[in-house]
Amino acid sequence: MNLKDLAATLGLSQTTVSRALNGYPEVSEATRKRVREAAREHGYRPDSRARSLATGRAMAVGLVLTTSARQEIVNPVFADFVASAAETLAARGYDIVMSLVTEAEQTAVYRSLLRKGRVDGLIMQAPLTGDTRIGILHKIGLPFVVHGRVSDHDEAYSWMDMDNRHAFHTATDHLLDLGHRDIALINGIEDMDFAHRRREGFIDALAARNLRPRPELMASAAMTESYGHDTAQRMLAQPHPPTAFLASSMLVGMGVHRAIREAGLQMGREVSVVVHDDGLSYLPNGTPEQPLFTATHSPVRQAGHLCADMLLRLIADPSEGPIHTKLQASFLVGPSTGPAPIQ
Amino acid sequence: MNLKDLAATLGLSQTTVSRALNGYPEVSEATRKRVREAAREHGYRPDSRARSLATGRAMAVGLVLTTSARQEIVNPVFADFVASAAETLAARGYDIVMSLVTEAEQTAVYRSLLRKGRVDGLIMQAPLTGDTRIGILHKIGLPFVVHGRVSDHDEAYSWMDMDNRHAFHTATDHLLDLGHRDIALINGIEDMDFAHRRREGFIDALAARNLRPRPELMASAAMTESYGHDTAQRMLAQPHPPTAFLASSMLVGMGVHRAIREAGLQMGREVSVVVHDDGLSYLPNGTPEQPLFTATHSPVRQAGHLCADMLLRLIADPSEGPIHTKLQASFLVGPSTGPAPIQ
DNA sequence: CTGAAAGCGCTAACAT
DNA sequence: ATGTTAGCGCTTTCAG
Repeated sequence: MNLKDLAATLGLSQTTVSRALNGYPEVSEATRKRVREAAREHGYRPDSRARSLATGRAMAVGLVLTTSARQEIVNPVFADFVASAAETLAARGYDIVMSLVTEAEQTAVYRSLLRKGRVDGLIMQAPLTGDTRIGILHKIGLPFVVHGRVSDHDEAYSWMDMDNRHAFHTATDHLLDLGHRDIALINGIEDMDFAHRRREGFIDALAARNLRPRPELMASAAMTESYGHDTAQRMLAQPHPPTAFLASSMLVGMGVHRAIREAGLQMGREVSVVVHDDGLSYLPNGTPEQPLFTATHSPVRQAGHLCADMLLRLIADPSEGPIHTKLQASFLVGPSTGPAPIQ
Repeated sequence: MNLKDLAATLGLSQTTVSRALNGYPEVSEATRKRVREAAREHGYRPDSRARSLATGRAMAVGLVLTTSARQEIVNPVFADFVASAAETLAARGYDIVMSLVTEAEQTAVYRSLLRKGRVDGLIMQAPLTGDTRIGILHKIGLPFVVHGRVSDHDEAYSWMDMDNRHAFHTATDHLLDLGHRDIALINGIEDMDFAHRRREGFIDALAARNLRPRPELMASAAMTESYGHDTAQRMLAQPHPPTAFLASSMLVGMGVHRAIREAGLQMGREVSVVVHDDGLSYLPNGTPEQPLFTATHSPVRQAGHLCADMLLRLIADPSEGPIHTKLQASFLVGPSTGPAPIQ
């Protein structure tokens, strides 16, 4: 049952039926009611393609993920982000069109997979440092919001980001305040812009106290539990081991914990750990076995909602120009002590 | 630049240009080449809506998630599933349209959010026992594949599922073979069909040896680390504690581990644990600290690919009728021993 | 091998 | 308040 049929059934024109259904004011209430009932009765649903073609609005936003961001998509944080973005978008009648593409196809795909008309705007995920996608997106001309930022990108663009630099600066400061001087950074892949910024925050905090990072205490790789474990284990076996760790995700943090336990060290006494994940920094130190998985509030959810909101604003009025949101990470201070006395 | 403009530029008709670009044989190679070059040069991209309207194919499949499945969407397994499904679909030129809807809107939304024409088929996720969505999907008439199954549903429908019952039967058998008799099941929410089946596998395995499950050793809730921990802790504090646990996810398993460590019990000697997640069962017993996160092969990835493949087959030929795939879970046997001798 | 014309289902000016 | 008409951009008969 399409509009034409429905109109015929009712003895009305397509126009009137369309107007009645879409809430236009110039339709008599009697007619509107009649039309609505008939529509419901016949289970009429407008064809989204036809409507989209006629209106120019797709009522969908795109989410493009590159295969190299694979690692990102399986990140629980990603799922949370998408879920909350989808929630906000769904409330406004928008769908999410997700495409997964290989690195090589990128340029082509940004134009063709998000073929003209399929979406009204885009959310770009997991930017790398010096990411070229922003230039492409600009050329496409669709409104877009970047979840994250791209260091060293000149053009203005809209973004929504955690303040990763500040989070790691604060976390490092905290450890420094506790008296730690040999702090290890177990970071994600530093091609990812967020990891890059985290590292900067770490180094800045050290520099502010005239300290230099020890290169052998900085690692960068995909954030798995075993990476956290192996790296921490190796660092702890060094002649001059770290007294504190900064772990760049929950999984990494768990690995670090494991290495510390295996080394027979006492968490929170001999070694401190700050874990940062999901926009949340915390110190599971004093209570080494405290659950790592029960954060009651999740900044990344907020991030998803915000990102979607921003995009909708941009779609409604592209002239609003580049807009930014910087989300402050939370820092949950747990019980903790300084480093073990020098032996 | 649309088809009309492109045709005008070339001094050809829209028809010829369309045919040239879509690989129809009746176009001369010379013309085709000329057209292709012009298309590339002008960055021509067909409008997906217009094409879809004309061909009837949307080149997209839908993925509907209800808000109550919230818990599911943040499950890392979900992200993995979607990623691999998207990969398969993208290779065939299909996008994924994701909609997140509230429980209440369900019926309406299945018809209207997936408005006619937006997608060619659907993947239904996270079915509950007695889920009513299948009936709705049938009425919509679009091809669909259920990831999971719905117990007690009469109509035939296409599905792709892990053999959860068998997995838990096997796992329970394994523990029984080791001599355990007091086995605890720390399950997910048993409204979810997969959890329901897991429980059945557990009970069946016990029944096969004339054993009854002890109700106080069976729990069902959202699969978090703290749930695993608190539940295991409570069970271990009972006068007649379990000697083995069956944990229904990695996170739950970690919680159980923590409770066991805290109770001062020796993993793999005094207490055994089988963890099942992501279609993989394993015994991290003998080496209590072995990484839980480094499974090298992930059945859920395969599930995503398979599910997408099935749907594409169904879209290509709906008459292929309901098709099913039952994916066997893997069982990784680690070092383990029987229960501690009765004191 | 190429083109003219119809139509996919809807909305939006432009009448009336 | 309702109808007429003209597209939106593409594919696809049907002619030539």
